[in-house]
Amino acid sequence: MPPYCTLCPHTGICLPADLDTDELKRFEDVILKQKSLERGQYLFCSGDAFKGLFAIRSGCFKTTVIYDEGSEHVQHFHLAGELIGFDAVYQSRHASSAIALSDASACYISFATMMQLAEQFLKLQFRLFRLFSRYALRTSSLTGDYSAEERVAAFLLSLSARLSAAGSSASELDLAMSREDIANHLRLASETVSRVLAKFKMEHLIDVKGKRITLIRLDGLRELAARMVP
Amino acid sequence: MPPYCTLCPHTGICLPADLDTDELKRFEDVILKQKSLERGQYLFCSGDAFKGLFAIRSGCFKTTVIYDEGSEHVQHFHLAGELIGFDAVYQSRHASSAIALSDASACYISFATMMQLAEQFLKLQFRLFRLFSRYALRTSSLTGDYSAEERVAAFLLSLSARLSAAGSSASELDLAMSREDIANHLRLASETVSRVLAKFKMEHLIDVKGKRITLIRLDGLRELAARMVP
DNA sequence: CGAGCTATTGAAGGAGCTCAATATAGGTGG
DNA sequence: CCACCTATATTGAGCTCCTTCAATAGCTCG
Repeated sequence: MPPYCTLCPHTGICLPADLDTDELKRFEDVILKQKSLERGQYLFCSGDAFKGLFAIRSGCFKTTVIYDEGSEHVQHFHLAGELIGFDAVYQSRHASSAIALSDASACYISFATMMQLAEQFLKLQFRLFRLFSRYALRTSSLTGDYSAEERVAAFLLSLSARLSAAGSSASELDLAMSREDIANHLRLASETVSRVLAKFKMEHLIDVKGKRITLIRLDGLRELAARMVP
Repeated sequence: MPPYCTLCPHTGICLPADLDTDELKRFEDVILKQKSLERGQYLFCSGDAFKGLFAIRSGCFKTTVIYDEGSEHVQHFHLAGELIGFDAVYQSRHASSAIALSDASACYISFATMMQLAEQFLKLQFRLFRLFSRYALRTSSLTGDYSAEERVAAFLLSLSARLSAAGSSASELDLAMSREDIANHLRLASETVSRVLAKFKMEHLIDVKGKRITLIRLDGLRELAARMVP
């Protein structure tokens, strides 16, 4: 059993965040395995039997659902230190597919073992409830009726906050996802995303160089996204 | 301690659904109190400290978030047998307000006590995880890019399925919510909802008499909603 | 039974989409 | 290292579905 968690840079924000050293060692039992993926590979597919959650160790993923032949919806992007699979628990089957947007690695966390451990560690149980809740909150913020500019501003801010939680820069974003994916996720056309980014750049809120986006005036973006992130 | 659950018609679909008789009796400890509300009253307000979830015993609620002065978003409707408050766990504060759309009653479930009980009853813990997951799934289905007709059809079918799970008719819907609320929830104008309902009526998919809606051709509605409810 | 909502229906306008034409980036082989 | 090629991104112009505004009809409850 390798020291999956004790050497991981994301222990502080991941599922075992609240555990002490001894507990953390016991927690490592719940990890079924670690998986390395290349860009474009599937971590799991919609419909797959659910055995456990995945914790992202490095890289970036998107989760998507397929409507009908060819058309999909990008539900979420997932960054290092975040968990994937919350929507699979209800039906014991994955409701979405997870695809690596960059080379990536993830820990496969046995849900059954994790629940048994949560029986002993109340704080682990609570942590998991909180992460479920956070996932619900994040999803909720996508259900409202917002303009394209509000959406894009909120998207950039969310990414910034989450990257900085994982130790990356809060203002220098190297997007792993395409404009297409961003647009799909935000329920916009990719052309609209390009136009909004161009407008933000002209207003000196951000700088855009392809996939590298620099946030210049966070306050301005926050003002734009105020309705979405109260 | 009144027999909150043992006499409740919704025990089979509520949080303690998987518990046996003895366990159910112990479960009743988690109920802080029961609350009766008149139409229009708040069950809780956005920002309130979170102490526990609410289980709806009778009636119908909506949960809303306020953007800015005056404008709100109706996130969900909640029917008898369903739980409210999942989005509050993360921040220990309610992220939305819950308002009774009819005279209603609800059980206040202590989250702390419930967690302790879940330490002993693995199936209670699992049930709660599943309900969290179901909530996330339901929220997800609202994030996609769908036409007005898809939205309204899916809304009617969701309501039908959930009412019938609670023992009501699956085809005779007595809506507790206004067209305004439905429209807001579905991210449409209320006029659009009216128009879509009128169209469905003309196509003999449903019958509409004010708040009473009769589903006539479920298959036709399902076809329309197919992309949203795969 | 009538005052005040709530719902329906009609007509015009707009935010963002689609289609189309470049421009740019990223990977590949010479 | 550069030219090539393909995928991705940007930009422009017309169109569409839904919204907004406005007027009428229908409930609901004093």
